[in-house]
Amino acid sequence: MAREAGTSRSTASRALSGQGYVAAHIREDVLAAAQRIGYVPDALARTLKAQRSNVVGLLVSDLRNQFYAELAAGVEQALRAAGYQMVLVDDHGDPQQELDGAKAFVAMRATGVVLTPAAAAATELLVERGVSVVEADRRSGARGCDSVIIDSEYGAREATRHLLELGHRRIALLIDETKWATGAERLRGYRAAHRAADVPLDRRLVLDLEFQAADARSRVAELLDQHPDVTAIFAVNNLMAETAWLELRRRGLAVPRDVSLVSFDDLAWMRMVEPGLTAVAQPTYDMGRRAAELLLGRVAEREAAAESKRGPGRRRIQETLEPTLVLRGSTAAPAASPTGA
Amino acid sequence: MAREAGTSRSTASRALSGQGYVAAHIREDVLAAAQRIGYVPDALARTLKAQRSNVVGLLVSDLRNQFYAELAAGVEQALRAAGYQMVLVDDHGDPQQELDGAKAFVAMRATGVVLTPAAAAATELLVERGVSVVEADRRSGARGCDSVIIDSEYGAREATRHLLELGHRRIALLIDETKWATGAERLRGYRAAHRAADVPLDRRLVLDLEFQAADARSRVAELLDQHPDVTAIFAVNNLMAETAWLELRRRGLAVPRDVSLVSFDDLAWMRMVEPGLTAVAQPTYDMGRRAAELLLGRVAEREAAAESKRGPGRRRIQETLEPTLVLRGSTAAPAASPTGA
DNA sequence: CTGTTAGCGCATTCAC
DNA sequence: GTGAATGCGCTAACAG
Repeated sequence: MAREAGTSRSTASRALSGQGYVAAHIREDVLAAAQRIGYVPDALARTLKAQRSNVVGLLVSDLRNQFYAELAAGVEQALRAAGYQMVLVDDHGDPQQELDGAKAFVAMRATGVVLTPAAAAATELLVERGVSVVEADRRSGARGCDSVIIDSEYGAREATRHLLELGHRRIALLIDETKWATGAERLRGYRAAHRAADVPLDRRLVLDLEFQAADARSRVAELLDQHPDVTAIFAVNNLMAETAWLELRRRGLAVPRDVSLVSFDDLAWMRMVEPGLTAVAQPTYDMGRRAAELLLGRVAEREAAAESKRGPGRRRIQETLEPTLVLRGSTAAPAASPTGA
Repeated sequence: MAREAGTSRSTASRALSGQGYVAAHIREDVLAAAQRIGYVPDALARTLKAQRSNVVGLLVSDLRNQFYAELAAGVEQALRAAGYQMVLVDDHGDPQQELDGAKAFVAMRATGVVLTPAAAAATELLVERGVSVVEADRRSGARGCDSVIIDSEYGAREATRHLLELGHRRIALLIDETKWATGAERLRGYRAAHRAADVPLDRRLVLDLEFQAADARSRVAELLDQHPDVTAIFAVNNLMAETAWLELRRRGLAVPRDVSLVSFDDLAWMRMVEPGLTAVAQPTYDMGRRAAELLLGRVAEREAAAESKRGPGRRRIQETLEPTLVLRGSTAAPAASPTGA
């Protein structure tokens, strides 16, 4: 390539990068030559030299779930706007695969990683290796990383409060991971709303699917069989809402007449069905964008510090985005005489 | 790291890679040292040296559209299983952004690229630079690449035939790009079915949205206003189906009593609504997987050729996957006396 | 079996 | 202003 331009490699490098002195006409020549032979600088070699890549990793739990796809789209958008590339790994919510993904990211010297943690190990590994990390949607509890999440407790509380205010007293909760993070917060919100309304909790109405989504449908059926006095269901994510919706329909139960239904996470289909689903809408795309922005900010900061200024490295940033309860037709006051009582 | 193990770099390298001779006890030491300091080999440097990376690019049109998310998930799955990383770029269907994405891929020396082409330029650029390319869902017409697509004409023909057999004669087609590839094929299928059934075509019933999805809703409304004798709608992708569904409901038209509706592309919501949507189901995830597999096969082949064998480079592979018409409640015979006639 | 040497493509000194 | 030399982390070839 330098040969094509009839100059030395250094000069060519300077001409292309715009760094350092180079005669105007020489630059022309070089640019023309580059154009001619379709020269594209090797980002790898540049990274090796500069010790800083422009790739950022994204680790999500399930790309086929619209929620994560939306998140990924937001991250990609912000990243690409800033000239970064996104390497995407789908760990299927498996801590082991998550860890493998994290290792792959350090192997490829990713500048930073955005992830929806399934465990703390991945974040810890990354942070220890000096990779900037931003957790999204969940917080693993690992130290040294920023995070941006949705206020799950608030969202769950609002959804539950809405049902309680309508007069529901037997509200089933469909949830999938109560030990931790998002799941725990939503459970807390559900409880807090009950407490605030002075309505007693019934543990048997809380269906914790843990990690087995496989038999979700039958577990829901079982719960409805055992507790025919349930007048409302709060599904803690879009998958659960889907399961609940299908099961209610299979049983021929009318929504909201027989049972009211609320979803946490508002997808397009929820306004397509009749009645539309009342749902807690999350700014998912924005959460992705914000996570990427935080990451980029951190990277810039770190570079400035390395450059010279001895930046003290600000405290971790923990952002919380507010969800919104969207009222649609799937929630109404319970029938005067409950189905089962 | 070599220092930590008390040996030379080459020896360490051999121990870790398993290539070449290394005394057993020395290998132990090296492995232990690597473990201790948490050494992770630099994939970049390795790539630079080996002149072959293990990253593959994926270029899609809209990650927020479930169709592409599904495709991406399939690609990712196959890639990761083979030890490759996926770099994802969302070009929003814009040829310019697509080209930029392609350039980024050659800059990072991606081994191959899977893409859903918006134009031929990106594929051409890639192929010319020696990057293996597999096109998915669409064929740009560029040479030198493999492809895997869904049989759009067949799917469209089946969907249309289904409507014709039910007795519909005025079938509106909602389509978004008839000049090219997938859109053109679906239009052809729609026509072929009419021809086979000896039903005359009415061009005015073909609503070509081109690229402006923005006013899709109003355009559909307009069409329904002008042609009240339409008894069925065939929406050529999931977005169109969504638009049609919402517009029909807004007008208070009953599906399928007043108007039947068929979608090309079957999403989860289509079986959640009442009545369920009859749809042409595509093996989208599998298409993604298959595309990645073809790509990997091509890469392996090329390496074998470079290695020694002078492989002649097989002819391009063009796979076609069959879609399936899924019958649900949204299609039925037209009412005896059409709404408008 | 192990250490030394060299070079992948780039950017950055440093002489000229 | 420009070119020659150096090194980023790795591995393949060679010599010991």
